[in-house]
Amino acid sequence: MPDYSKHTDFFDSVYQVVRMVPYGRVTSYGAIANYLSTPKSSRVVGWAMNAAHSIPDVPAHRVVNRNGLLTGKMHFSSPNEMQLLLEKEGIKVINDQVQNFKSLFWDPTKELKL
DNA sequence: TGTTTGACTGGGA
DNA sequence: CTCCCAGCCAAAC
Repeated sequence: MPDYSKHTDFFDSVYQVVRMVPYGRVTSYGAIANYLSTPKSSRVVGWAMNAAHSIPDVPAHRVVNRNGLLTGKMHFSSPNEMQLLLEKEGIKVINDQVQNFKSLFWDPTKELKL
């Protein structure tokens, strides 16, 4: 296991934002990165989500890329699980693409407006 | 210790 | 509109 003694804050911040995503809504890595004042570090958010497997309270299935594409579905227990969870929340997913993504999109910097 | 990769994004062609 | 390229930072090799 890596040493998280210094970077737990960033990861934890990502988890907090993801946890704030309302039911039936989705957000993007960039939105989370932007909320953390690090819009250029959107990739690191992806890594944070990779580590989110240890955090059961983090709905990683609500995090997609800016295109609304389920890019991270392959990292779940089952590739179908991410889409399944989204559909269970009333989100339609066709060909790994979130339908009506623009309306379902939840931007923490705009909606939360801390 | 140096290089490569990745659940991304924005801008340019 | 789609496709390609560079930047970014942490983890893995």
